[in-house]
Amino acid sequence: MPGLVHVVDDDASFRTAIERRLKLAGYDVKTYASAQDLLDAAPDDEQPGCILLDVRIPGLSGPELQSRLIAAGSTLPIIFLTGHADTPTTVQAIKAGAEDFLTKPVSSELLLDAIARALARQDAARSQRGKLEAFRVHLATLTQRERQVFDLIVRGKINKQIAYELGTTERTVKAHRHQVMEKMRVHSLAELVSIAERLGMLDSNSG
Amino acid sequence: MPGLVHVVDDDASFRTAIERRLKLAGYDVKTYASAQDLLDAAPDDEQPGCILLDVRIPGLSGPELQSRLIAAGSTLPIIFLTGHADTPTTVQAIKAGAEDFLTKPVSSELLLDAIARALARQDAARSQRGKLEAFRVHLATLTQRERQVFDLIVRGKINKQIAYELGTTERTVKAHRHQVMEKMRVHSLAELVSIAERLGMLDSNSG
DNA sequence: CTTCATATTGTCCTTTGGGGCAGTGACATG
DNA sequence: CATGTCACTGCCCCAAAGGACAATATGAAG
Repeated sequence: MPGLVHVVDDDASFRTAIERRLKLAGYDVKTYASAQDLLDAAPDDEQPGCILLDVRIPGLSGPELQSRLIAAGSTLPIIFLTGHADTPTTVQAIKAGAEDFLTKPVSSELLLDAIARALARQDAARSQRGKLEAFRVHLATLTQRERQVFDLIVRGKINKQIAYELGTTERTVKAHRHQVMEKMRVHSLAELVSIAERLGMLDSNSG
Repeated sequence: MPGLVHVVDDDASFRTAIERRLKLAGYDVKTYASAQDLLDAAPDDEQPGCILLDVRIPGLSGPELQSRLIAAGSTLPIIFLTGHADTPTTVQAIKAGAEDFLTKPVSSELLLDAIARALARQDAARSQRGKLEAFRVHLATLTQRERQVFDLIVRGKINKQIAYELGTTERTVKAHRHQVMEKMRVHSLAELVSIAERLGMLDSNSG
């Protein structure tokens, strides 16, 4: 599996050494001397890739960069690679979703294994998101009113109740309902509810 | 939040010291000199509690015990507490779902925080399971035929199609459908689909 | 002012879903 | 054999959903 590895480390000689090893293994590589450099570059989330990140770097630390990326919605897998690992940092990084936490010097085998896993995981996550994303796109085309109707439909309300709650008539609800089914590209209530559930819109149910 | 803490450590004096500290904090404590002792005791999964586990113990190691417990379906949260933590072990333990990985000597604050988090997490997981469990119980009361009808209903099939696929009549399907709604204790198709989705019965959809 | 999207509503008709009432047939169990 | 469960089904009726055809009203955009 090919992919782009973003290497963040303040040690220039380490960057070139790693870059050489990774390119030999068939990966594309971009290097950054600091966390801020990577943030500025804003790496593409959708392209196959991962981040190889040193913990101790001037400016933003590795874990701090991880938080920023998560907060920014990035889903690029992160592999930490550091000279000296302390337990709390390791635990925190893995809990926050890092793919792995390796210590220098690292064997090529361990490193390439971790990268392969990271890319595989990103791929799985991406295709997962892709499916939901299609639904989100459709959902975004709904007007306010259609969206309200959508919400009530998937909670099992019948047209009569929906009309009452929205202060309109049953006929109007039917019109919106038709639009919802059309725009969401589904042909049955079951599909609609299934999508809503997967998008996490049905966490607390009523009757 | 009260709870039962299972302490696994081969050092008898450490066990009594920890036991004293935890009891002071209001927890019930059971101690075990080895991983096998805990496996033999088969701690209750549903009761509030967690496991405080040393990595290096004679016989089964901490991580090995963790694997066994996971394989056995246990959901008791595990907190590792060890004298010397190496990075790969730490990473593996957290990835496998350990609540935390602490090093001796541990401050009461860190330890009690970790235990509180573990109990909170277990509580959330348990209530989550509880809801689904109720649905599973209802699902189990369905007859074979009702179950078949259920599967087709939540995939968006209409009675006419269901009747055709099962080689019966629409009226019969209606009868089964009625039984399904009754037994599953729902009042709308939306609820039924929502439940099916949560039980993971709708992973691959057709039209 | 014209055009377009949105929201609204009505009438009329068909298809689906839901259910009452009633009855048949298979099969297991006591 | 008596009882009970499960599956199956017909007739009839009502409620709910879906859609065709038509029309009004409002506000934003060009």
